[in-house]
Amino acid sequence: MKEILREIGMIARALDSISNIEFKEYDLTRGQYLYLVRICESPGIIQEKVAELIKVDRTTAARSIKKLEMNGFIVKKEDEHNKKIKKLYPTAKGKNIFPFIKRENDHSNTVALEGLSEEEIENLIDLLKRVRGNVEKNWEFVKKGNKRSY
Amino acid sequence: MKEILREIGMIARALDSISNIEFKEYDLTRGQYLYLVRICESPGIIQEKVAELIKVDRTTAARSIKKLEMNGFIVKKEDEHNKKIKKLYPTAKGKNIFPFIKRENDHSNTVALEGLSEEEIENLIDLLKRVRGNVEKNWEFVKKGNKRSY
DNA sequence: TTAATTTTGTTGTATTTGCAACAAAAAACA
DNA sequence: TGTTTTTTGTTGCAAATACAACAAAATTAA
Repeated sequence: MKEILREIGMIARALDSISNIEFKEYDLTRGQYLYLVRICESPGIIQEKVAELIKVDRTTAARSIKKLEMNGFIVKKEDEHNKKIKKLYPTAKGKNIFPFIKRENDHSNTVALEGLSEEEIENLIDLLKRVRGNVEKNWEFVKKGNKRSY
Repeated sequence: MKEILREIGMIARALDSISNIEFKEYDLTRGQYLYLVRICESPGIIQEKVAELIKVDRTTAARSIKKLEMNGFIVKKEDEHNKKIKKLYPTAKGKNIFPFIKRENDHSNTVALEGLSEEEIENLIDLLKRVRGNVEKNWEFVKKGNKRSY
């Protein structure tokens, strides 16, 4: 059995750890960059959706986003037609650090892909997207309380 | 810029989340399966090494492993020639659940790789190993307090 | 339309995580 | 040899994470 998930876990933890250390400089605490990036990319998104994208528990996302708001990186806005949801938008402060986050992420990407040809990179991203598609279905299934049988 | 690390982060969090939910059945709390697997695979390994393999903070590993010990999954043994290190070994209880962890991980692997050909799987694991090699150098560098320049 | 279900958001609580700081043994150095 | 540096392990503390449980709005079903 090829240990795909082990490799992926190692890579993910290492990169996340590096990012968290590097973003302290911008007063972003652990994990916050993930949320801010998504909100900058999709202004008006709601937190439930952010949690789904990142694959993190709803309540974790709620608290991280609350903190981003308290620290002035984003704002929550009521919706005209839907009293339940709160749309999320980056503030000027949030928008300002977005490029720094991108730059860091791009650097990590570049380092990670060192020694791979263009073709191999294309290939890798394609394979990973397919794997992610497979995995996210299972995640939603299990998160909703269903039991996988195997 | 191809967002490799984003895909990897999503996959890793989703799979880890699934595993944590599924292993509660065996009285393993969050993250513990990672450590137990490594100790079962390399009896006599020290916790510093385990942290390095998993790519997790030393102190986090220390506490997870302490808990594994308290709950009777592993034991720490003194070394003959080196008073500083403590070698880690699975107990009978630890060895007993190891196959269940393997089975779950194998299932997640299988699900993750659904729709990929044998060749694509070979290719993916090869690419991931190279990426992991790149990333782990950076991780150790940053973890030691060094600053990446970019 | 009313009733049942799903979606979205929140808070209480327990646990995990990781940084900082410390200590002691071992290894490297001079 | 003695001194410095590295390795390994620990604890205090602050923060993140996630499960459970709840509430209210929106959607679906009857």
